[in-house]
Amino acid sequence: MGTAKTEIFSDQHNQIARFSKALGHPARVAILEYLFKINSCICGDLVLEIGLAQATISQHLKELKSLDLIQGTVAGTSVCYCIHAENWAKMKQTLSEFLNQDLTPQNCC
Amino acid sequence: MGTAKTEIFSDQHNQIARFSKALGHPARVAILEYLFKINSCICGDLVLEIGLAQATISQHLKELKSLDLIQGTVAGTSVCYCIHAENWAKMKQTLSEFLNQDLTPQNCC
DNA sequence: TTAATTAATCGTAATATTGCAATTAAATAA
DNA sequence: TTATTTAATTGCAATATTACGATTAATTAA
Repeated sequence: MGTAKTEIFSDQHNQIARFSKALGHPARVAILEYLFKINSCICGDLVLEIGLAQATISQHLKELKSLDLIQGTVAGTSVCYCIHAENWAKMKQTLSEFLNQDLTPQNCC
Repeated sequence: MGTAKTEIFSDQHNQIARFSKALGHPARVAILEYLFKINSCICGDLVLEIGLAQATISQHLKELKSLDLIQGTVAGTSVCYCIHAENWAKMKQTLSEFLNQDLTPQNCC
């Protein structure tokens, strides 16, 4: 095991989980927040800003890229990263719908 | 390793990551959604509804409880679970702030 | 060309997660 | 009391995640 049984869940539930998992590490949260603040930066800036090894930052960037939450553009020997606005909006929509479900006023049994 | 270096991140970033991580498995998403739909149910109902072993469901419930996203009330030999509305609202607030950051219109370098 | 810079990838160690069978604990029913 | 029911816990195996040093690949500068 160690592997989630994704096949027994709906696409929607798997998608919510995938997005959430991507936000489930403080380094990735910090990377995303920095990109929001600074608009775009190169990988090395993130290494300095966050304080993890270059290999580790690169790995987190890869995960964020695999969900298309960020995009990277080669610029000389550097790679410039920024938020992928359109896909961020899609994630926001997906997660907001889940978070904003309304609760029937009465409580537990 | 295998352990996140939480000490180098802000409380806010760690908190966003903690909440997101809790939503980062489809079983937990499904449990929460079911509780929203049905308002409250016992553990055994979730085992039938989700289709994972009782021990596994119990473990996921424990994780959700550890963040106070749900509460469990003993009712005879059963335990009745429901969403903890107040803490759910707090999570919603924390995650929404992060998700709703606005992006400066220009794009990547 | 050769050196320097930058980031991705590889390899590896430590730890965490997922899942389940079996057991235990706690309450109710007979 | 002795079943029975229900859910938590334990123990374990398989896999995933996190982190980093070392290496590699690719580009630019000298």
